[in-house]
Amino acid sequence: MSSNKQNEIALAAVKLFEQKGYRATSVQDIADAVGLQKGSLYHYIASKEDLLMQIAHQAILQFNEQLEEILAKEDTARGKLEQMIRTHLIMSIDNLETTTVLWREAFSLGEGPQEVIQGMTDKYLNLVADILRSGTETGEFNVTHPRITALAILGACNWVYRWYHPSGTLTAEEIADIFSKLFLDGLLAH
Amino acid sequence: MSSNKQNEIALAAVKLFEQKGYRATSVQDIADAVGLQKGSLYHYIASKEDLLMQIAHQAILQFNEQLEEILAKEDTARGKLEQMIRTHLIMSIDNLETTTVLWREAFSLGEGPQEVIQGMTDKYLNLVADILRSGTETGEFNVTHPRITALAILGACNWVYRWYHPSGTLTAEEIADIFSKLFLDGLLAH
Amino acid sequence: MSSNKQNEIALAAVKLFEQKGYRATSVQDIADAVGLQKGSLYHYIASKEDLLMQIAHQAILQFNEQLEEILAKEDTARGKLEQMIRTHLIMSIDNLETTTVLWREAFSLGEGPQEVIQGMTDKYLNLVADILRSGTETGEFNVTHPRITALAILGACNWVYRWYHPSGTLTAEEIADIFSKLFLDGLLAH
Amino acid sequence: MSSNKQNEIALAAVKLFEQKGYRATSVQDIADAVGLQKGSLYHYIASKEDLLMQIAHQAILQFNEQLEEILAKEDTARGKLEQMIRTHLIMSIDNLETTTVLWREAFSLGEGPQEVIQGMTDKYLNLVADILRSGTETGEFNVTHPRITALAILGACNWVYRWYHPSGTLTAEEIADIFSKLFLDGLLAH
DNA sequence: GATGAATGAGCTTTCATTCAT
DNA sequence: TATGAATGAAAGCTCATTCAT
Repeated sequence: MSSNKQNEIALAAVKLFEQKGYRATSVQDIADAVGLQKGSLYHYIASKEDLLMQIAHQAILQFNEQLEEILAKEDTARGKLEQMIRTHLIMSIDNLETTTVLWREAFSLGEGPQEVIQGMTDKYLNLVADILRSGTETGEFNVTHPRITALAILGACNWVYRWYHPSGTLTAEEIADIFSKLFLDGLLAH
Repeated sequence: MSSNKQNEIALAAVKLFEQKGYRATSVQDIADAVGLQKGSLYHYIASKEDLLMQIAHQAILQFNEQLEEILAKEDTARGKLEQMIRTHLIMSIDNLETTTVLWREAFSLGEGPQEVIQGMTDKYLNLVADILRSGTETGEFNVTHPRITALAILGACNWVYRWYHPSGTLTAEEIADIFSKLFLDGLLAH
Repeated sequence: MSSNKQNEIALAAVKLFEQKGYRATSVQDIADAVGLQKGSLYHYIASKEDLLMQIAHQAILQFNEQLEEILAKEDTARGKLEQMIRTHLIMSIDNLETTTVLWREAFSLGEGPQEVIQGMTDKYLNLVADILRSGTETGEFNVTHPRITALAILGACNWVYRWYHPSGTLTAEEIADIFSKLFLDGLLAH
Repeated sequence: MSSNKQNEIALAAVKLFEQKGYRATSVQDIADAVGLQKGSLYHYIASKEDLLMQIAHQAILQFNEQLEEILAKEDTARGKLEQMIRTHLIMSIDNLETTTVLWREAFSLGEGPQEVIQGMTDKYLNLVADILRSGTETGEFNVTHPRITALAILGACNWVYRWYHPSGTLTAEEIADIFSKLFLDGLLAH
C-alpha cells in the first residue's frame, strides 16, 4: 500500500527536519533517506511544503484530540488541568522530533497553512483557558486572566522541545509532577 | 562613522528576519531596505550568518546583563525572581522583533555560533535556578528541582514572542504581574 | 547513457579551458557549449574544479600508461628513450588542447587534487630517470644526474604546448626525430 | 619617491602571484601586503592587469638584455650557447618568483599585452636559433632545424620554474653544467 | 597621497519541481 | 511506480574599479 511508503517518507522527513531544519533539508535528503529518487518522491507528496504541513497538522491534531478526550471525562478543573499538563508533556517528549518540527518549523509554511496550524493552536489554548475559567467559577482556582495564564502554562510546556534530552535523568512523568506542583501551588513555602 | 550604517543594517535585518524568517530573507532584501547594492552590504557585514549572529548575540547579552544587575542588588529571593520576570518580559516585549529573531532564528546558525548563544542561554538559566535554590535555602521557596522549575518559568516567559501583539490590551507590566502571581502563589484558591 | 553527455561536457570544457583559461571560463560558457542550462550541468559534474580535475587526471594518466607500455617491452635504454620521446610528443600534439590544460591550468586546482596530479607527474619523471640510469649502467648512456637530465628532456617535450601550431610544417614524428637526435647526439659536430 | 612604493607593490604582487596565481590574488591581497587601502593602490598602478604586465615585461626584458650582452662579445657559437644556457638558468633560478609569474601567468593578460610578451619571447628564441645557425655554418654544430632545436633548449630551461626548489642540493651553476653537457654532447657514451 | 564607501556585474552552486520514458 | 534529465530562478558572495572627501 502506498500509505506505507507515505508514512516512511513522513517519518524520514520529521527526523531530517528536526536535525537540520526544514529549509536546510533538501528534497534530495528525504529521497536519499527512503531510498528513492527525487522525482519518485513526488508520487507520494504534493510538495515539500505540503509534507511539512501534514507533519505539523498531524502533530497539533493529536494534541487537540488528547485534550478533548480529557475534557470528555467527568473530573474537577484541577484534575483536568493536571491531566492536560501530564498528557501534553508526555506527548511532547515521546514525540520529541515531531513536536520540535511543529513548534520550530511551522513558521516556514506559507500564510494559508500557517493559519490552519495557528487556528488549531488557538483552539487548544482556548480549551485550556476554559479549564481555568470554570475552575475559577467553582472556586478551585483563583485566576483573573485565564488566557494569559493558559499561555504561561502552555509556554512552559511547549518550551520543553528546546531543552529536553532523552539522556536526562527525569522522565516525562516526573517533569509533569514538577510542572503541576509549580502551577498549582506556586513557589512560595507556607 | 560606519557604526551608523552598521546599525541601520542590523535594524533592517532584524525587522526582515522577524517578518520573513532568516532563511527566507535574502541579502538583496536587506540591501534594498537600506538603499545599498547587494555587494556594498559586505562593507559592513562579514556574511549573512554573521549578521544574524550579531543580532542574536546582542539580544542574549542584554538579557544576561539585565539579570546580573538584578542579582547585584541586595534583595530577597522572591524580590529577585519578581524583578527577573518583570524585566525579562518587558525586555522581550519592548524588543519583540529582536527577541523573536533570537528564539526563532538562532537555530539557523552554524554549530559554532549556535553553541555560543546556547552557552549564554544556559548561563542565564543557571542564574535563575540559583535564585530558586537560594530562596529554598532561606525558606522562602519550596523548590525541589530548581533547574526544571527555572526552565518552566523561562519557557513561559520566552514563549511570549509567539503570542504577544502590541495591539493587545495588556501592557508588559500587567503581564509580568500575572506571571509573577502565577509562579509565586499558584493557581489554587485558598 | 549519461557517459555520452559527460564526455561531451568534458570535451567542451577542454576546448574552452584551452582557449580562455580555466578561471576565465564560466560554468555558463560550458553550459552554452553543450546546450544545457547552467544548473543542468550539475547532473553531470560535481563542480567546475572537479571537471578540471577529471580532465587533468585523465591526461596525465594516459602519459603514464603509455610509458608503462613502452617499459614493458624488451628494448635497449636508447630504444626506450626514443620511444618515450616519440610517444610523448605525438600524444602531446595529437591532444594539444588537453595537454595545454594539463600543464597550464592544473595549478588552479586546490591543494589536494593538485598533489594527485603532481604525484603522477613525479612518477612519470622517475620512470624516465630510471631509463637514463639503467642506460648508464649498461654503458649506453653517460648520465651523471639522471633526475635533472630527465627534467631537461621532459621540459623540452612539455614545452611544445606553448609553441606548436597545427598549421606548422613539421609533423609530430619529425619533431620527435629532431628531439631524439638532439638528446642522444648533442649539438656538436664530430 | 613614488618609484619606491611602486617597486614595493610590484615585489609584493610578484610574491602573491607566484603563490596564489594571478586570478586568485585580489587587489585587496596586494593592498594588504603593502599596508595600503585598496583604493590607494590605484595611485601607483593603472590596473591589476597592468601590474602583471609590468612584471612580465620587466622579466622578459631582462632575459633579452642579458642575451644581447652575450651576443655582443666575441666568442664561438659554442661559447655563446653555453653562456646563454648558464645565464638563462641563473637568472631563472635567482628570480624564481618572477620567472614563474612570467611563464605561468602572462596567459591571463589580454590579447594586446600578451602579444607584446610573446613578441619578445619570439625575439629571444630567434636569437638563440641564430646562434645555432651560425654555429652550424662554422662547423661547430650540426643542427638541421635551428628553430625547433632552440625551442627544445629553451623549453628545457624554462621548465625549471616548475621543479626547482631552493632547498635542493644543486646550484644554478651545476644545473647549467648538466644542461650544457646534455645539449652539446648528448646522452650517448662514446 | 590616502581613504573607504559604493558600485554593478559576475561568479559558482543549490534547489523544488516537472515530465517524458 | 519509478526514473533521472532538465529547468530556471534564486542565492550568497567576490571583486576590480571609481570617486568624493
